[in-house]
Amino acid sequence: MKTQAALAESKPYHHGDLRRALLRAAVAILEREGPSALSLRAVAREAGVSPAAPYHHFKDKSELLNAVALEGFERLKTVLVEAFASARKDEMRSALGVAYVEFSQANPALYRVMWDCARNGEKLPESSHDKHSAFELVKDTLREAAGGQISELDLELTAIASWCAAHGLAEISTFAQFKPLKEAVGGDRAFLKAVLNHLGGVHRTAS
Amino acid sequence: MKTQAALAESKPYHHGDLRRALLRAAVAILEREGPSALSLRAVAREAGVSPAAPYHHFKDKSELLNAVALEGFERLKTVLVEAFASARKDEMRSALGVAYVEFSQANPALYRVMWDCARNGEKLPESSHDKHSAFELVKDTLREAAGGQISELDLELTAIASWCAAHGLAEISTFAQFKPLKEAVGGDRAFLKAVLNHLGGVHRTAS
DNA sequence: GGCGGTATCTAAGCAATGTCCAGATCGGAT
DNA sequence: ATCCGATCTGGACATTGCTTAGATACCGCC
Repeated sequence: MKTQAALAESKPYHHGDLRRALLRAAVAILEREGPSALSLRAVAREAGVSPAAPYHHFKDKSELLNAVALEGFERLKTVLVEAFASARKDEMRSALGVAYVEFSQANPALYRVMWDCARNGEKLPESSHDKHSAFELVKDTLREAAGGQISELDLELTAIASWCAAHGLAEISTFAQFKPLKEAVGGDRAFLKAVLNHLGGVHRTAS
Repeated sequence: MKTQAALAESKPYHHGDLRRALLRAAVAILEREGPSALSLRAVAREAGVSPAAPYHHFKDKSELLNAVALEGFERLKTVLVEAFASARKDEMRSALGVAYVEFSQANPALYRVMWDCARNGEKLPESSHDKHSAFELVKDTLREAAGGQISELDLELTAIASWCAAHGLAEISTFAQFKPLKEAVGGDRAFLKAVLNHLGGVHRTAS
């Protein structure tokens, strides 16, 4: 019964809880060296095991990446829930959008892995599929904003549109060519809000 | 002076015009086998040269990809110009958006390479930067739609917002989870238009 | 027309990667 | 105590990006 001691010390017999250690290592590499450095062997190295060890916990490299992406989606959901809790009701949509984009800017490498997995699998990891997903959160927000005066279809479409805008902004706002514009408009967050306010077309003026 | 004959025949002395052949080969592989199969060596193989040959025309693998991406952006611009020329004025914005997304769906692998390059380089390939870019086309469209009643700042912001929406939709609309919704709404194109029409928020109703 | 220079291409090789396999090691159920 | 199955290692293989040394064939120049 030396499991506890082994976990706390240096070299457990069989390692105790690799899988989780691998995920932690992967995220660490991602944040430290970017997505291109995220090789299976590097993850194993970081976790202090042989290059073949991960294959007992993940079928594939892509399965490891999927697990990392899942973790990312959960973090994103946490961020959105916080934004949801602390924003004024009348600017909830903008607040969620800004929170989404700022998450992607704070974790660029992770966001990239998340999205790559989402594309490759043709569907998002489970967390974005269930009843407590961030997507449902957005729908609830929009439903409330409309005061019930909206069909489920329009709700779904509006939520998708919001997601499109947020994701597009997350990727486009990193382009260097918009740096002068950002400054002219008063900083990063002001830029995000401004773009989000122009989604409707040419009519809407700044709030 | 056997250049012409050599170009038409099987094995030119030095190959005639590699670089272009490499680009063609890259696009071919991309469309046939997807982005993960696009290795430098595979491109060289497809073009019938040694694995080291491409290095006399491209400094890097990434430089090859950049050239491919540039070609993609040019094709995209062509598509947008066509849509611009053949759409009704009052639904120009939606038409451009649909054309954008349909291009990305018709060339998924190419679109992915284009966007990867755009992200890695922090700025888009040149073609999207000059005065004849697709981005300027969108701005012109929006300027016309507003009848001159819009500031340059609002114009720029609206163009960016449109781009965000189009890109987001391009990536999100491929998710399998929206398939039932697509059918419920009347097919792919109807789905695209519907989402684009909901960009403004919960107010707008379908046209 | 011959000559050297230069751009282009090949051959061979290096380190790194994803993946598999044979065996070693260890925990836990019987 | 013993065996089983899960976990980990060491070694190997094919493939990849990239480099270097040397071959090949076009070019301008005399």
